[in-house]
Amino acid sequence: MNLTALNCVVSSNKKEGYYFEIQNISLKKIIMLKKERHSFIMKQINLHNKVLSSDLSQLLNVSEDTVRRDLNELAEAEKLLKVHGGALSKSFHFPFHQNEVYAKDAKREVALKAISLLKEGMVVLTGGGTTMIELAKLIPASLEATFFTISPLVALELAEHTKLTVILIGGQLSKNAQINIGASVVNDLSEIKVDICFLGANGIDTKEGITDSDWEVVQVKKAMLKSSAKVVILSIAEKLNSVQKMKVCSLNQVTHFITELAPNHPNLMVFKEFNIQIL
Amino acid sequence: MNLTALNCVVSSNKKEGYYFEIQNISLKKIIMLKKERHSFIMKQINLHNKVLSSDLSQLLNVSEDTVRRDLNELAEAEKLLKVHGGALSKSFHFPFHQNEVYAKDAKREVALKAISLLKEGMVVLTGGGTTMIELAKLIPASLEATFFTISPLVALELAEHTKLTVILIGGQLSKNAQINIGASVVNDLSEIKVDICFLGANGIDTKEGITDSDWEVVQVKKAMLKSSAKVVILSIAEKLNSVQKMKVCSLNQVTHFITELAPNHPNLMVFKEFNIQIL
DNA sequence: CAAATAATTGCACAAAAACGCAAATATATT
DNA sequence: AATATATTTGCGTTTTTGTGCAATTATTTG
Repeated sequence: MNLTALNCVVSSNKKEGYYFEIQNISLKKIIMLKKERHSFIMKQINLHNKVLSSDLSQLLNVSEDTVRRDLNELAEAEKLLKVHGGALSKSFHFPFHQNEVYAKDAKREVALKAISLLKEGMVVLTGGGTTMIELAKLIPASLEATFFTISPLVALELAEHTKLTVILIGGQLSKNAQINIGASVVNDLSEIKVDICFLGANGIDTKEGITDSDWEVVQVKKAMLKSSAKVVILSIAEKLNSVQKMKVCSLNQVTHFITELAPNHPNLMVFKEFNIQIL
Repeated sequence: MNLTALNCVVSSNKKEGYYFEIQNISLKKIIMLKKERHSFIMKQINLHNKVLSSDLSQLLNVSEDTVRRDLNELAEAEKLLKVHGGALSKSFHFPFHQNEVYAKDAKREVALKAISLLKEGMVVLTGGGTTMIELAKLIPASLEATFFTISPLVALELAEHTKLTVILIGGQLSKNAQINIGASVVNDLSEIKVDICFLGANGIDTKEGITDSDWEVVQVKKAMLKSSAKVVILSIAEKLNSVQKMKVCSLNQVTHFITELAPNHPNLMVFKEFNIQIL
């Protein structure tokens, strides 16, 4: 299924599908049955709530015509909602079963804004937390990029995207935060340099800066900041002007700040002075 | 599909059936009766979730018509889902119940036996796979030990146990195997020394030893072996005497071997010669 | 409204399925 | 054993299905 993950030579062959070759030992054609494509599409829909025909065409290695026909059939079977350019999840409009994540909608909005900062070929570093998992889900299928992360859960979500390279920075798994912590993480982080770092925050305050409650987590976050050119803080508005026990950094180390609020919202005005770009 | 079965020399023999030869080592006479073909097909379906008529035709040395008839009968008996070009596992159509693991009961039995090898204070290294996740779930809450793992999913399961120290060895996340792979993993592994290593296996054979189908995974498994005093192979009986393309190690590097079968089961007798402890 | 993107439609062609038939093989019966 | 009967298998032919291409029509966007 996962074509890109098989790192082997793939040579196209007109009608027969694709032959791939592992260390010139064996030959086998990969063909994707129609039903398989359908199930792949549904998986994408469930994961991201939307798909673009053009993306699917690339990912599945079929023409856009075929994708459109697939979408038509799935729409016929009422499994998704076909729209111009792709399709949407039905549950998107009929949200019966929302998972029990607190303030999920706000977090998704935050994540959605963060997506706009992603560019082709970027090297990204992410922390953990539910907002980051939302972010991982919402990444467009067509994006080709490298993601470092300290969160196993985020890593697994990212790995659903065939075009991403996902590198999980290992270490001791913190049972509370569900992220990897400890000296080895800090050390590994010191050896990488990324374009942009996405970080959730527990406390944000103009005077105290970004704060957190777990010492080990703070150490890791500090190391993450050092490794990154840009630092994007993601947070729901609720956490504005709250302070935790331990300081991660001051606000002038932050380059971008994202909440679910509009950038010109009065509550965000105070952050403008720190030369932070607000989305 | 089982690639290994593809590139083998097949010689026809009028009355007796067919002889085929894998890597000029083993000879097997196969006269496939209908029932046998059916069970072979079902096995393939369970293992890979899909079969192509064309592949089966080759593998079974029968015409595509016969394969189609077989698939029709199996579909009639509601054992699989026939589609254009082949067939899919029934569970494929119900992606909600997809988290059903193949041969879960057998795997749990295997995991249960493995638990008995764990001792207080041990340092353990585990691979990935569904059997290992079962193992992680079944660990008694009272056990105090240190676990290294290359699987994010296993790590998250282990982290549920408050008394365990869980260290996730980081690296590039393989999208197929859902374990961390790559040079950094191999390197990190070279720097640890553990008491016992639990490893799943894709192929187990007295002559070929432990084999796997993914080159990167093989590299990591080799590194794991080097780091461990004891090596425990966990496998469901179905994988006995199956050979994959790439060799992980020979059987005399294995210290323990666990299947769901009783230790004195005839199928396991051949392994006794290798000085392997069988549970 | 105009330019750019998508969607639809008709068509060609390849691949797979269905069908009928004949040969081969297995099973039952004496 | 030998024969009869039933089942299974392979092959040609026809029918259906799946895909991609090109031209046309519709929709979105600035």
